[in-house]
Amino acid sequence: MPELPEVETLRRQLEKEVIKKTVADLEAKSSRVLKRLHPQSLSKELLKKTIEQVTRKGKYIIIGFNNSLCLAIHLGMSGQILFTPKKSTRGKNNPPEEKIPHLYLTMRFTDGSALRYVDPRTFGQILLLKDLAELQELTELGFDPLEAAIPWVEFASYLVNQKSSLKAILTNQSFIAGIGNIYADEILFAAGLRPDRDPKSLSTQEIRRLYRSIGEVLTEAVKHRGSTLADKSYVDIYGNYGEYQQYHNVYAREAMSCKRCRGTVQKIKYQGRSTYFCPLCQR
DNA sequence: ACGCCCGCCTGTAAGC
DNA sequence: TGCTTACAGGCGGGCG
Repeated sequence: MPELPEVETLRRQLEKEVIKKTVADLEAKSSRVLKRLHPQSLSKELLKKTIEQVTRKGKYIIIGFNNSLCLAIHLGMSGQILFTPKKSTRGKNNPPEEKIPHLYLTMRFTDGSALRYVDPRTFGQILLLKDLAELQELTELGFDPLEAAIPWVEFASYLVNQKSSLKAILTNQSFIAGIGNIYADEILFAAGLRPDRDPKSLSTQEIRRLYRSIGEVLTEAVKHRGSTLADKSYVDIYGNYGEYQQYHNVYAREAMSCKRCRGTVQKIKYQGRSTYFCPLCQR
């Protein structure tokens, strides 16, 4: 589910819904999602605290409280952050809490609304940080391409010193934070470059095109509130699907015709992951 | 030394 | 139909 556009969509929605809200009650289920964090200490630390800001770094959502503590959430492959407004009617989309499968955290606010974290595959992480700087140390994240893009010359000089392929570089979180398998493929299509291309062989023009494509694809994807794939596992905080999948040029379009050249989109297994590209448009 | 592949989980879908 | 296998957008650890 969760690459930068999806996480940024959640961040914007959370900013609208939970800023200035005060925690009335917090319930957490002990699991590897919480790592070594104890449910009781988590609830003790955050009880009666007020949310001041919701930020994002790469694929992490960071909820900042008025005691300077931050709850950092990484959604892994299947994590969902869901918001329930104060007067929630119990219906099909709002089952009683005990019926929600894979629920690991419920944060209720004083106004009766609530935030939940749900994660079937439990690859996600919930971390309690003393402050924002701690996340950086913890994860060695690279630059965020939407919040803090680096100058393109710096981008270029990094690229030409790399030994791995373009796709590996794009998905390396310690260089660029936030790009995963879907958006790497879409960015490479937009740039007209093959996923297995050796960065040392890139012309200046190609580097510029790649740099531009990163910003354009991610911005466009945020505009359409991220991608929900066939498995429907990505939903926003209201349970709605994203719409950027309609605009995918290659991802999950195996054997379909290329939207640019009418060639055929290929699916290969590359570095252990599904990779989609157009062999005619991308070189 | 570093790029890369496995395994961690559950759910779903395709394949036989 | 039903069992088995493969695969899924995450990442860290360990291996070659």
